[in-house]
Amino acid sequence: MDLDAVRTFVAAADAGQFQDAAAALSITQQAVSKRIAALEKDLEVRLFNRTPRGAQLTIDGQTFLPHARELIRVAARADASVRPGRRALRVDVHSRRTAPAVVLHDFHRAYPRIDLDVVTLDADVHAAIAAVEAGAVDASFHAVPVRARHLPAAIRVVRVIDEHHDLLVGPRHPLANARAVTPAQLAAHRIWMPGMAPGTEWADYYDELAAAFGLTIDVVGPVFGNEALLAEIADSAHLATLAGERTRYLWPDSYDLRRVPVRDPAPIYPMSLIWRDDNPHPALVALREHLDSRHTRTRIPDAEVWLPRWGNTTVPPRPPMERGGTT
Amino acid sequence: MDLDAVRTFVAAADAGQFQDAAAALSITQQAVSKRIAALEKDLEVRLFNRTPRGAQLTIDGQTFLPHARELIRVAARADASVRPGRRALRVDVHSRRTAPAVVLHDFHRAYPRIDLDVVTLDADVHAAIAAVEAGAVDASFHAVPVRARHLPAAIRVVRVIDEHHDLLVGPRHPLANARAVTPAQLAAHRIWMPGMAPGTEWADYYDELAAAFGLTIDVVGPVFGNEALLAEIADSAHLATLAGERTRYLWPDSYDLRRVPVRDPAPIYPMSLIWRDDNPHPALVALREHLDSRHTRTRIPDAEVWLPRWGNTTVPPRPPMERGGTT
DNA sequence: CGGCAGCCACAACCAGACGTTGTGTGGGTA
DNA sequence: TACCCACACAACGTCTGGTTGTGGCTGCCG
Repeated sequence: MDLDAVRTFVAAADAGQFQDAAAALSITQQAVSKRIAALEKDLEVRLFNRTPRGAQLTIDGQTFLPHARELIRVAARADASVRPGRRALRVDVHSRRTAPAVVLHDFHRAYPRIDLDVVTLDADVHAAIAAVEAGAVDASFHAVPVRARHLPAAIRVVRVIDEHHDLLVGPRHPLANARAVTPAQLAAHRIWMPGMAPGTEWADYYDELAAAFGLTIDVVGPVFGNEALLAEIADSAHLATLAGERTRYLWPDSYDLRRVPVRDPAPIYPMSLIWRDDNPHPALVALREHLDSRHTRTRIPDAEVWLPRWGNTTVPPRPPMERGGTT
Repeated sequence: MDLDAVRTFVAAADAGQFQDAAAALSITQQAVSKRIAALEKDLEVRLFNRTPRGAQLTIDGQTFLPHARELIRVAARADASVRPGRRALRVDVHSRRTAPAVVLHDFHRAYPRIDLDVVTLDADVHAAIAAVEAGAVDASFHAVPVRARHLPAAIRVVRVIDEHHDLLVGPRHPLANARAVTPAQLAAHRIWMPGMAPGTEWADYYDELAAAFGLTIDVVGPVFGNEALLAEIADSAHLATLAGERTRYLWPDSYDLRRVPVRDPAPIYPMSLIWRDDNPHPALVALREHLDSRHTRTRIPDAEVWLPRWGNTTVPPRPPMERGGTT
């Protein structure tokens, strides 16, 4: 199936005759005739009833028409996703299941007209910053444990999401029915977070959290996927894991897992939006305004939150977006 | 953009190198190289980083990949929609807003794996039967005011949907807060159904209904679309219209329209499924079973319903599906 | 350190696809 | 009956897109 033939088919269906479709496509009537004949031969079906007064769609043609339109629509989107200069807003998230992805989904619902491409570079902060600087992505959500003066000049970094944590436990766990839990309380329990590779930002964060409150965070064990992890936790009276408040999982209700907020202090994983100051993409402005208008920053007073050491050094808390917030 | 090039791109992305992709596509490595080079030139973007050990996707390539997959998926669906022998189940409905379309939507949700094409032939019963007989569509929903013995031999007709009626009124209408309304009560009110062209099955039905209960059904007036009709009714203290119970409209909540069931007797618009007995399409069986399992037939006792004259002559009520129901 | 293996790009060549011009056919119309 | 209109068929030239053959680059290993 040839996309040009499909486009020609749509043009002919809209025009009601090959002649006009040919004019619209700036080709000859004979070329239209051949293209559609080729498409019909390819699909092994007749799409038009030719008459001396034009061409009417057959029933098969009527059926094919919406699919054909969809096809060229998708092709246009695919094209727009990468073509330089007019491509969709491309935002890098560290994982498709964590808060930035959820926030972007929210953004997409709020602005369905804006073409958005969410990519996962699988890169650390520095590589992400380099990608933004190179223009490969328009923006990236990341924890940025780097002082602003060490960043490239064109790069802007603003803390936009404060992710709280919930304890995820099964119904038999002693904390299953707690309204909230303090980090100090967690010291008595084993927390299991398999697949937290050492050296990553996440591992650093949980190492620091564990050290600060004397927690036992277990990162060993093979990774069988979230499904297996959740099933295991649901069954266990001892195992628990930490999850970002906005984290989405494949979450079969049958597991009956409980989310218990961690508070007093509330450990926060602060994430920033990274972008180039001179990126002219109009949707980038919309995204920043959206982040500003949603309450993605914590409402808990500073005295009642816990941040990693770098959490306070990156950018000033709640910076005015206009000034870019690079301190 | 060439679909073959897109397919090649996906194959190369999956394989991680052009060589293997070429083998998978039964072409030479050079052809793969050329196709992807052509695609890159077309999109004006580099999709792969070529290395002596293979080819890795660039960020643009990563972004393009899901769009590419979607594109070939849509192309496959478009192909499957018409290709003889393996095409999607094609069902004709008289209108996309009436009960059969709603029921089909329900069917699609119940069996998302089944490819379904809903078409609107804009044909009367006889043309629809001819289309089914010719195999142009697999099935058609229609009111069938024809005795079965006058139908072609291969055609099966089973009454599957009994559509009740609601009165649609604005908040100022005297019947706005009624729990139900009888046809006799409606005689005192003006009912407006613009766009009911004379000679159609619907017009015949409402003519007969009007005659049976002495109603005033007004079919004159220009048709400005449902939107305008609903707005007009919402504003009026006198106007009302009849709508099938399962009818969907563009229905802005702000209109505050009320649906009042018509009962005692309940006028029913009976619709049948028409199909060819020898149609081997497996999804057709699923559709018939689905219709059988849902309560699309009325639960109101026969004594409390009103049917048009032809309503009882078409097929026996609640025929066992196994025997086809052509009486 | 040099040869080798693996992978991709470039060049030359050829077949076939595709568009053009020119012409034929059929049905409705003046 | 002659004409008009719309599409199909035929012939021809161009150019796309495939193949084979070859070269360059890089990493590995003897």
